[in-house]
Amino acid sequence: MTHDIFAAARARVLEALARVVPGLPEAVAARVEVTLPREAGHGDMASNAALIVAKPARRNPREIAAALAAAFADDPLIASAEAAGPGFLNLRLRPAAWHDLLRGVLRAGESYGDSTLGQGATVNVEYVSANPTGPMHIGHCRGAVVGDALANLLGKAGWKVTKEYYINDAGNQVAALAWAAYWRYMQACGLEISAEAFDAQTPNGLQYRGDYLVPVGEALHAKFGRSLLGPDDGIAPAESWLVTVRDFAIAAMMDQIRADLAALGVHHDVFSSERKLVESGAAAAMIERMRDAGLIYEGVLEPPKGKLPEDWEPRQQTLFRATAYGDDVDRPLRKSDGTATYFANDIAYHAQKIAAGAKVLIDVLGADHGGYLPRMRAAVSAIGGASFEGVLCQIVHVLKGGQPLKMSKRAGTFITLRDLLDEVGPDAVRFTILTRKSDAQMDFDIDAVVAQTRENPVFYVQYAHARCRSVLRAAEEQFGAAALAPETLAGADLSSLTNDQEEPQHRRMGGWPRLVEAAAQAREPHRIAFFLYDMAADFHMLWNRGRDDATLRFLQTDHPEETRARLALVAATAIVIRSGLRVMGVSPVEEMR
RNA sequence: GCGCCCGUAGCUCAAUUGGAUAGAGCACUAGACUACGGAUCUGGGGGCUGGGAGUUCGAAUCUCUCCGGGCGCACCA
Repeated sequence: MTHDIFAAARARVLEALARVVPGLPEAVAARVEVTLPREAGHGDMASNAALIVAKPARRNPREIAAALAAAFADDPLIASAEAAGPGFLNLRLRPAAWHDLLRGVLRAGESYGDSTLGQGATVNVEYVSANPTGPMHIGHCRGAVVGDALANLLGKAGWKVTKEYYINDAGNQVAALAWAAYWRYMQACGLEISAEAFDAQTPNGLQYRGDYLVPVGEALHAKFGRSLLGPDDGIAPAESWLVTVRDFAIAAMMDQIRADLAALGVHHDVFSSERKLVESGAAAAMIERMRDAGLIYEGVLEPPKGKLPEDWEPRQQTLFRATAYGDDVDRPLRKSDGTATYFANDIAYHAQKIAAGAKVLIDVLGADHGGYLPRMRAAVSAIGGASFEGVLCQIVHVLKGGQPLKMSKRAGTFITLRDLLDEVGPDAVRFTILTRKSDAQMDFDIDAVVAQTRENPVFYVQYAHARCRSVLRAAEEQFGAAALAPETLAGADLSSLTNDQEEPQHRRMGGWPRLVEAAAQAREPHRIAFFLYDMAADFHMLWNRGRDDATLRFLQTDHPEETRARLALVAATAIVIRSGLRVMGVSPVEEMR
């Protein structure tokens, strides 16, 4: 039971349409919508049915709309139905229709708005997937929030969701991490060795100089003493310590990342290790499987267009026929030294997700990985069994007091996610990020997000919810908890809810299920934030009516029946706000402090 | 040079995916607190949706073309 009044109305419109214009093709009917009009003057619901049908039926849209309107003339829940504009059908509902809606919301609770759109199909949302080479910083934050909210949204819209984190623990980066950790280990052993001196003795240079590895060095010292050092307290041969230190450091970084994510309210269902994938042989097996399927050949790529890299030279490589699946060029799966590329492992990884049952794969990535999507899409499409989508998160410019903050991971001068959370709090971080479409660049001004003003939508929305709860608490003292049970409120006589001020609230609430579906389909969780903001605005307006005119307050001691009706509205409002905040991962606070 | 993303009020962003008169906040401006917490509310000014052409009943949205910003362009991950 979805209680989607727009879906219900659409079914009725289609029914009427079938009588007015017999023999309509399915494809045409599918384009018929019933939506909330932007203009309140256009009624509570509007349908484009006549406009869609007019051309195939070779009839005047106004005439069709008028015929549709006539079909709704005697409906007990419809106050008026009329043709308008070029051929819209505008419906205005009777209060009783809104009262039915309210009862539906109260009975459904936070499941109001749940949809069956996803039909239980398994979707795998991969997000964050930061390299385990350092703490989470602000750059990771957007993907974490967007991915998490998207996963929640898809869950509400009827998909079976797996939240997954891919640990890139197999490449050169983690080797560099091991060297950096070893440097800190030497320092923990009491050896004086500067970054410059160590850098000169490190194969690929000392890449991670941030002091976040100091505790890792100390922990290594605590566990291994001086046993990892070379004979004369120098750097021991890498074979003797690299794997040990690397695995130790990765584990430490992942612990920290998990803790950082938890502080942001992000929890993944599955953590997959690239290294395990490679060591299990699954990655190599994948290449063979693709070779058997004729997806692979040995060849030489054309030089890239434009200015050539200085070290470019033609090379014989193992290539995937990505161009056959829509990519611009074929992509290498093996480097010239024969080892697998990141891409090759990633294909095996995505195949693993498909094998686990996922029908839809969604990767939430930073915009700098935008060029990577076509080849991954090509690979998934070649393998088959699931569809692939990428959600790109554009760069976040972090400002403080209007000034941009520069950061560099290697120099260790970055703002960690933890710092940000300590200053701003997870609710404000999550909400603020979700007030922008993910593929638009955004400025994140720390001062503005910390400010508890109207400019900051998270407080505005939370305040609306807190006000709802405040009313309900006051009512509980007056009437007792039993009177506020959803079923009791749903059973109340709601007929007093008829004034114009309450209508926007009803309308908004009625649009929630549709919004959930649309946002899920478009993979755009930010729409939830805007919806909640509007919903909060409606409620604040109602509240203030009561301040100007005492008879419009929610609690009317002398009129218990009206009070119950208004409490039903307040309770339903709180339910919808909570339901939306839950998708966003923002806490619905009981009171502001 | 090629590909992807973006361009909407002075600023930060929306616009139910092709719907009717393009909306919010900030800033500017004029108002409302003996309250169920004013962290709120009411009103006003502010737009050739970067420019131009096309598609149709209808375009911020789709197509083409310029202009301006961001990102990415072999064996990095």
